[in-house]
Amino acid sequence: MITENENKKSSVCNCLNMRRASQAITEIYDHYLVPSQISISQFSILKHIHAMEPVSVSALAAEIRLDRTTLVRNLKPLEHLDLIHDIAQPGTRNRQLCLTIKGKEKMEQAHVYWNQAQAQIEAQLGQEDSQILQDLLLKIEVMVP
Amino acid sequence: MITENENKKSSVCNCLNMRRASQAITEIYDHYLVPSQISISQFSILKHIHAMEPVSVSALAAEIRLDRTTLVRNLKPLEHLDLIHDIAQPGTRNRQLCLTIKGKEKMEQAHVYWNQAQAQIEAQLGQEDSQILQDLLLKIEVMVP
DNA sequence: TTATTTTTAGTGTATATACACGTTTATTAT
DNA sequence: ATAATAAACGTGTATATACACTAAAAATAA
Repeated sequence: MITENENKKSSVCNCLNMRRASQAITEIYDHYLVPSQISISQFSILKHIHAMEPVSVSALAAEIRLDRTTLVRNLKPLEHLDLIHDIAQPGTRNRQLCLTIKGKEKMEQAHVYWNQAQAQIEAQLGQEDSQILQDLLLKIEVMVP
Repeated sequence: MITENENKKSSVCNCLNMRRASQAITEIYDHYLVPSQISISQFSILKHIHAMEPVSVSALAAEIRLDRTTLVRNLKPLEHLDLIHDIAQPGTRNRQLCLTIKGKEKMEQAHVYWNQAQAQIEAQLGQEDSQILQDLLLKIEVMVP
């Protein structure tokens, strides 16, 4: 019996193939993260804030390698959910983003699900291919200044 | 001398690594396509329409593997630019999307730049790694139904 | 032929992305 | 001390993404 997946073919376009794989892997991680009610993208932001807090928007954007103005927008939902807050004094330039207690709990909870997604990917690819993929992805990343 | 790129490191998260690489490669293709005034994403849509015309939104979305409602939105700019048009009779269910003359010209022009991007990627990765990457990306893609 | 179901399409809402632009705060030069 | 520069931040605008929902058209069943 032929499943739908076996019909999938690579495109000739490296970019399209990469974008499809990126969407697929995002879908996998998001699926595992459903119980935590945050996306893999949001989880990543929380993790980075936790590692750098208190941190400015610019510093955080540079570390995540995300456009600063994009990050400004992505932070809003997290603020509304009361997962992060800004401890900077009003009238100062740098924001000082931190996780709230709720944010730290959410991050720790989500980490469990993230681990499951991570394990699934590496199990399906195998140890060796996982490493090869990681190297190739980095090779592509550094092509762009 | 240490350049900025050499400082880039892989994340522990497969998803983040993939998303970064996807953004990087998209940036490369978009950069090459600047003279054509369309994005790689738009180029891809034009190519697929050209191969399938006249085509419905649903059929096109299935082929590109893009959410149908996303495609509805992505088609709008292309219609405004007069690159595509719908030859279906009003009051019928299926749209029949086709390239306009202008759209076909744009596609052919953009194809030249797309080729340059494609060549750069494959030159920098090398023949062998290009194939390995393509296989790994497909392997990830088929993980999702 | 009429009723039901399926297919196709679009909109409301929300997040994600980034360029161009302007504003405010901090730093450096004069 | 003041002027010029740099750094940090946010908004306007536009594209990209997709889920939930609605509407209309076509196919099928009764």
